Amino acid sequence: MKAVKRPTIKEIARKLRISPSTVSRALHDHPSIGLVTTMRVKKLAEELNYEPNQTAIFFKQRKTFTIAVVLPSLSEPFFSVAISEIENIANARDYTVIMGQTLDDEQRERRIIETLKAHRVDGIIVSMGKNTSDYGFIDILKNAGIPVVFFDCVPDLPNENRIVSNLRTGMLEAIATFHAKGHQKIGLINGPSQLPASKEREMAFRHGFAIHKLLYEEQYVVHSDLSRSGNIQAIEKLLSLPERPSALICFNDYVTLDVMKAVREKGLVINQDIYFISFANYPLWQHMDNPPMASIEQFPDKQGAKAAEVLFDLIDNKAEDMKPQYIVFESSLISHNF
Amino acid sequence: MKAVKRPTIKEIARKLRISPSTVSRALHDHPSIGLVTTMRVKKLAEELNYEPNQTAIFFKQRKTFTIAVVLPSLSEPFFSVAISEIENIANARDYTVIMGQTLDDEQRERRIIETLKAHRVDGIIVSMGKNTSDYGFIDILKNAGIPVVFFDCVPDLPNENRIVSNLRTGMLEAIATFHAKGHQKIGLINGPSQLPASKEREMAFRHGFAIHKLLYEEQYVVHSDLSRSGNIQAIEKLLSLPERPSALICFNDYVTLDVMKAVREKGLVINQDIYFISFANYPLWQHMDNPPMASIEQFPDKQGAKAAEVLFDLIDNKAEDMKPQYIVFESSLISHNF
DNA sequence: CTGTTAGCGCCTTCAT
DNA sequence: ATGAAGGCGCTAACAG
Repeated sequence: MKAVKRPTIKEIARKLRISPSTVSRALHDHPSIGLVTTMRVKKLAEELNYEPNQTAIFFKQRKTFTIAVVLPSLSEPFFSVAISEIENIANARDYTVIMGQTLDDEQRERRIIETLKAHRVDGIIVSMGKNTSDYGFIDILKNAGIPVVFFDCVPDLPNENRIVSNLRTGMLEAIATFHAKGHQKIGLINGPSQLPASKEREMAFRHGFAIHKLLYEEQYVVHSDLSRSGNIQAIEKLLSLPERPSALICFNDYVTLDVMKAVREKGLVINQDIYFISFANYPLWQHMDNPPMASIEQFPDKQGAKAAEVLFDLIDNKAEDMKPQYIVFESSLISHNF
Repeated sequence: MKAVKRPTIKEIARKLRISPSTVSRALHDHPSIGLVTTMRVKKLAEELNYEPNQTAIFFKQRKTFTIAVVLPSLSEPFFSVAISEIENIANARDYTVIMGQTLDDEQRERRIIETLKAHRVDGIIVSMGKNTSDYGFIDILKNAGIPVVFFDCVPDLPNENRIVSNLRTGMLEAIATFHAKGHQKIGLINGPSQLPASKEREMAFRHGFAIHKLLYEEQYVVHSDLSRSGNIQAIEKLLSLPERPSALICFNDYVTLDVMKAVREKGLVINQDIYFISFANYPLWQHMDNPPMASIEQFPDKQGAKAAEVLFDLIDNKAEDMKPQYIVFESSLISHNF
């Protein structure tokens, strides 16, 4: 793996006793270069295995044909599905994709973004960490002229490009479904109360109750820190209520898995004594024997694709001013064969 | 997002009426620059928000501080876990990671690798596509002086750096476990027979039978194309045998999920009438109620980490010749509480 | 049609 | 302790 001599335009020029610019133009099929010259140049280039030095081009063109995706975790299915779509779209345009995972660590997020700025990526897609409170990085990127598109976890700033899913619609569908089946005691196992994602769920949950004129009772909404034991504590709280819920909406699939297991261990039967709907992270229920009644799908693939499209619009239209996009994907209920 | 004026060394030099080289040196704390000058330079640089143009530096240094990871799918849990580790290690060294997904398409794989070469990444980690037969890209990268580390799906070439998991050990453990519990009729639901991954499983499976002096019968080994219906056909073939297997080893977790479901629908009880062990893709069984008896874990996280480490060794030792590394991670059986 | 020149931003001899 | 000059590889404005 030693250093390697790579042919340059100059070399070709020297060997052909013509000027480098002629070579450059010939390689780009510039109309003003004679056919013969062009052919000779291309032939020699081929022979020498010439390849343009992109780093030189990036440097000169002030463009790297690279976008970056920054998000909390690369191994989380929701994100990896989104990433996969983003890579697809970028790949189709011959762009390259850099990944950065923040692990919900604000420092690390900041460092990653600085690095990407230094790398002069042409654009960034960001899903912010749970704890990110300092939005300073946005201005930093603005000043650097790097377009940003947020998705999933986005800042509450109307001037930013944001792609999000609306949990409300799915939540309302879930409650409507439960209500239609006659459930009165519907529980919610939510995430940590300070999380925006939790707040949104709770708001929608209450809204659903209002719509269907269901009696809203505080004690049917419990919080979990999303750890396994937290999830189990949460369900135990609900099961110990004088009248236990007959239907449950869970923060996400992981919670549901833990909770279903705990519920079964109590001797209750899923989809009989107690029904489940949860927000989807895992593309897995289809394989399972006794899955929740339904999932609230957030379409990470579509969100990722859209984020990429918006970003490329920004990159292409760099000159003109595009209005900040705010795109909402309605979540929706996917039934699991019930 | 209009063009942005970014300060350069020249600008600082002009404003300070000193030469660009002095500025450059001052910014690098070069000892030969006077303390005062250095301070003045740094102060102004700070004020102007000066930042070195990495693309210029990449260009000059012939180094991009970027590695690439090329693999079949970004959304596949096995890979996304590996990626996550790779990103971690790269991030710790202030390297950036480019992702390319080949979707098992050889053309696309080739194109991606060409692009990465053009981008002058400092190294590449590759898990080849299922169908890749033309290893020409290896020489292309060699000629470009780009170090490569293969992992998971690697070419059968002793001169390449390869990180793999040895399925054999896990498979043997699985058979030993089943044998110890008295199972005689052990089935294997394998993948497509032309896949190396399938061949390896079958070899190990036979080996296990030999070790334990079990009677090997062809009909207990069936193949699935890994589609859902393929999986179901496979299990049906096994269940219709005169004496159905009491224990099953499956190609991977997806197969197991489908098969377990089908088995339950036949009225058989998992972990009673029939036991399962499968190769792990999903970090999920821990949540489930009635998981397979065990999984054969391949440690994608460790493999990813190791691949990154080897790659960085190559990058750092570019000069000296490192022997090609061939590192095998023994797969091993992880019991699910039985 | 082709060559000359200059410069992108930085670093690095070589001078002074 | 500082400056001047040149070059990395490529492109483009400006000459012919």
